[in-house]
Amino acid sequence: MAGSRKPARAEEPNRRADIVRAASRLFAAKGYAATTIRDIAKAVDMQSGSPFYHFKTKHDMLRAVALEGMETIARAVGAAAAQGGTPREVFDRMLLAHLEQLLGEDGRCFAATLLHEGRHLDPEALAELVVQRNRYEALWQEALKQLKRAGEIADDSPVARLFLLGALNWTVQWYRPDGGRSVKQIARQLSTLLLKPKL
Amino acid sequence: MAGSRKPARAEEPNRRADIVRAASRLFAAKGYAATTIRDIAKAVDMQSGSPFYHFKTKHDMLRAVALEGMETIARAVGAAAAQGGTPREVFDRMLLAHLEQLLGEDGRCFAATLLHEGRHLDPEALAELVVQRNRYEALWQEALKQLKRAGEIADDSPVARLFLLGALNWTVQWYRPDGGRSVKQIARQLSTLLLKPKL
DNA sequence: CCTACCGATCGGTAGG
DNA sequence: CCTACCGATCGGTAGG
Repeated sequence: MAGSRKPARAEEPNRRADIVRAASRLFAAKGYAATTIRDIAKAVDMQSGSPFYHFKTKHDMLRAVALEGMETIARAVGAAAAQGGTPREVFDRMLLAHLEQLLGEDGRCFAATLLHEGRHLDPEALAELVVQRNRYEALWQEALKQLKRAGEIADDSPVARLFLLGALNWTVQWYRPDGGRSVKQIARQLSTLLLKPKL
Repeated sequence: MAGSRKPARAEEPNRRADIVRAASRLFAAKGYAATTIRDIAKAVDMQSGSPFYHFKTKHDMLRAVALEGMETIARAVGAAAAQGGTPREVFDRMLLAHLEQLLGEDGRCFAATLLHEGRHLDPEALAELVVQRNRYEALWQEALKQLKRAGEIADDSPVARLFLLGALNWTVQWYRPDGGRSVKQIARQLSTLLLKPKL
């Protein structure tokens, strides 16, 4: 509508990445099925047929968004886990990393798409994603195991991991950056809720 | 496909309720936007135009599903909260009631639609739902307050409530009735994870 | 509740 | 990457 021509920062326009980013925003806001190719094209100032020069199908755009979302989170939390320290320090760093990717400016639309639109992926793309997700969740299982060994948490079972990830992933539904609560605060509150008092 | 004519148990066919139930299943499985009126009609053995004899628009079907989902959960958990007992007893009963509605045979498709398709509701229907949701969440806030007062939980802030509801609502994503875990077990594990040991 | 239908829109493509 | 377009499908309706 309001002529939103991009600043076009010289060099490598990388229109493919533009499409993926626009798609992530639209998929997150309206859902995959309700987003049209024309929506995406308009968001990057293209004609309606042009996105197909970069992607074979609409489904391929969804796959690109979902995979990028998963990879980004796994990379950030993996790095946090690899830094070492007490089980509690590791866990707190992982919480913060996960929430920063989920709620941060750049990542939130990728994460929301990943978490909500997975059912529109074909079996092959879904399987690919599940492999990565299992690897990712194993990081958390290990972190819980260390916490339990240190006597800092009441339960380190797979169900506990699912509850933890549920509490984290659900933040996408309610967290608003302008709501006065920082991501760091939120991460700390979850730590407080789950771990034994620090004394 | 496979001629699925209903047994038609004599008396009051109540086709409207049939449509709502079929819609809840389809909305939960494929999403609102990807579900067609023809899908719904076929599921209740009607012709494609006939559902509009019962509902003015597809959107009205979504509203009916979402409202019924919200009301059912609120009623079940409200009853659990009203039964009295120690804060811990009340909380455990509420956990079980919420999970039973969310994961039980009848409720799960209503709940999944409620939790995932809210963005397709128009502002008016959404506002109606938010009013009920706020009332519902206040039940949980009060339960947390009582737990905190009794020294059974580390945090009773609004963020703690959101984490709790996130852990609960996320179960829709992973719980499978045939997975060997009962709903009661799951409820108990969340209680263990969040509350101080019973000693 | 069915028959028959409509206008709009959609994902995708041919050819440049 | 645009122009011009296609076949399919969609939500919804008129009339019975």
